[in-house]
Amino acid sequence: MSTIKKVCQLAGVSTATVSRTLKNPDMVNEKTRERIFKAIAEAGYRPNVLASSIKTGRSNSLVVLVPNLSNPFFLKIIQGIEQAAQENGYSVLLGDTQGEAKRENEYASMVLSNRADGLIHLDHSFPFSKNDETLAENVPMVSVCERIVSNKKYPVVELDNYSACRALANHLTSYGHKRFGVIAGQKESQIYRDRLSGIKSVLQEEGITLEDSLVVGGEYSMEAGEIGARELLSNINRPTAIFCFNDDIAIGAIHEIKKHGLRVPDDISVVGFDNIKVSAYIDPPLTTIDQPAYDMGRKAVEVVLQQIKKKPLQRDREIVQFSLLERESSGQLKM
Amino acid sequence: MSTIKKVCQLAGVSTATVSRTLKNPDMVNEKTRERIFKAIAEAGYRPNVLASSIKTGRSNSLVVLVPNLSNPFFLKIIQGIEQAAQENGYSVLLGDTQGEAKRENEYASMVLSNRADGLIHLDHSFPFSKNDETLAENVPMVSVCERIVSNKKYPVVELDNYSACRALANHLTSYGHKRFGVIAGQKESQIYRDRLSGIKSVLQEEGITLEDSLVVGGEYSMEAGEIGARELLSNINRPTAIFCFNDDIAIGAIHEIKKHGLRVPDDISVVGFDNIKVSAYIDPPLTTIDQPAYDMGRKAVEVVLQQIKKKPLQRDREIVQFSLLERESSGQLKM
DNA sequence: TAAATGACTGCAATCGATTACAGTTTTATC
DNA sequence: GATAAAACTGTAATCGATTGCAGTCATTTA
Repeated sequence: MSTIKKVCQLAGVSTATVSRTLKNPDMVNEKTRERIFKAIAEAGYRPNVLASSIKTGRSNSLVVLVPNLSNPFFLKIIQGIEQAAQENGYSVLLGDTQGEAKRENEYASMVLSNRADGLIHLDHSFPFSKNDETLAENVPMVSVCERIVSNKKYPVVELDNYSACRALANHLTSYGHKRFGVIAGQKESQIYRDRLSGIKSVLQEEGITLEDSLVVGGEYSMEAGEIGARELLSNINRPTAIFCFNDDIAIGAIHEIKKHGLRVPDDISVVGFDNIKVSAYIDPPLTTIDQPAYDMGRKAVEVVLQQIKKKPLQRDREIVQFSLLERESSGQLKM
Repeated sequence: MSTIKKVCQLAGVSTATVSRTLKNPDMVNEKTRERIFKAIAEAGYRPNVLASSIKTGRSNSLVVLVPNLSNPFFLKIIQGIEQAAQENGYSVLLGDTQGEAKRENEYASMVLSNRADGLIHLDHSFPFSKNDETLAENVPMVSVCERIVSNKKYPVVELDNYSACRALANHLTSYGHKRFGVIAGQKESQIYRDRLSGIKSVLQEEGITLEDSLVVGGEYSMEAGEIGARELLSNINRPTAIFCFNDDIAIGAIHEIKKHGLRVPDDISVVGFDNIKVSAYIDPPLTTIDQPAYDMGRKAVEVVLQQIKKKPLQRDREIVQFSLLERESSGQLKM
């Protein structure tokens, strides 16, 4: 692998000039430049990115912490991140944390060891270890979807979960539903609180309260959807409509409901959240909230790059728009 | 951010000793070591990975090139890659190529600029640009699922697509099916040839030939599945069983078939390939070939690390086992 | 007791770039 | 034609580690 020196030899110039032709071409004479480019081609020279990073103090990469790589929704976000990063000359280091603190710590510390310039977190946990807390103070970091739980406020890209759930709930009450079941995700997160209070606020307007026994779940997966549905179906007050906190859960729930010989939506309506691709292809197609995952990823990159470039952030919450997709998994209550 | 020098000051030793306590602890006296660890803690010191990389010539990361991040099958592979990489002290740079040569070139060149030590490619194209071909000669590289088309033979982790398709075809002929349709993926790849010849070989044993007009598709997506199914359904010799080259295609196809008022499998059997998670949850659950995606990812890392460590490879093809999952999307031919 | 060995530690070169500063040549200005 | 300004280019320090080599001191060995 040839280095800058090789090019110097071939072109008969100093390293400075070579470096400049690549970074600040207009600082060097056109003829010299040409000679150098020829030398570069001849040598098959590629600048060693690490060498330049060490000098400039920038690694030009971002770490992305994902709790669960098998969720296609996260994928879509990552796609957005990846694309935006690339456009800005950054590359993406992927960290699959599986929700484990130890792995989060490990990946987060990449920012501390100069392997990455910033961090995008797709979860609500504070990713650094207690030990690193003070070191982490000035780390460029954003979270997507979920707000990071910590003393310091970190910016977040999210949608208005409260309103989105109100929209869903209104949609269902307009079909006459009054007994709701909920299969939620992790209960410690802000999302959980926001969404639940959105649902409750609509019910309240109808004079209904949501019983605790009708809120089940705790994990975002198809299996959790199956289990949750099973639980709800066996409840004395079997709900007529089920809120699932993401589409994976909804897919699991619908599967389970059908297994019990019930029909969706004739016997029970089911709604999801996220709008992953497959949701339009299942039977029945899923009513859900569309989250602009791709754009959220892009926005997250913007925000973290702002921080890296030490530009002040205009706001600490970027709210993106949702839309309610009424498909066929929800319908008129039939009794 | 404090550097090694800060630690030297605090501990009253040279940089060499600090470096050694971290990399070769048994080269330094226990007491000194303790002093240094205390100093490290006090300084909040993190070794600058880039600085060490430049000296050692190793970046300790791998680039992974993915043609389509929204395919959950790839995700599963990436999960395996990520896990294995992490266990070996490597991190994963993610490149979403969208099948575009330009993006492939860009990401592939990360290996040339020392940003990554090796490359894992989830596609069949040769990822380097023509220009870089000679430079790329000694690059540690593996492909997963698909064989890389190039002069040099690169190792591959794949399954026996020919046999897998024979298994599927036998499964279908055992149900009495004789008229097959195929919704394939990209036609330029080895996979395409292997799979098709697997199918044909079984048909041949039954004295049947597969008409060209019954082989459609060209892309791995649900939309392609819909379009492909539409095409096959309108064929004069409507097939009674449809082979889909992955589960996404199958999901799209089933969706389309139902839209035409036909039932799966009573009117038409559909089989997929990959066994992504959702395939067990759709209606009807999909008969498919299980590819051990996670393990394939892990194996790919092994192979590329072998190359990085300049150990000779035992073989240039790592074959993984498949298994036929007979679920409910395929069944007895009813006429 | 002298010599040899082993255990630590430090000096300083090095990895491959970037960049402040200075030096040289060319061009512009009067 | 002399001087100032602009345009290039080179020298050498620097980024933050790693590591070969040499030096010091304590411990064995003969």
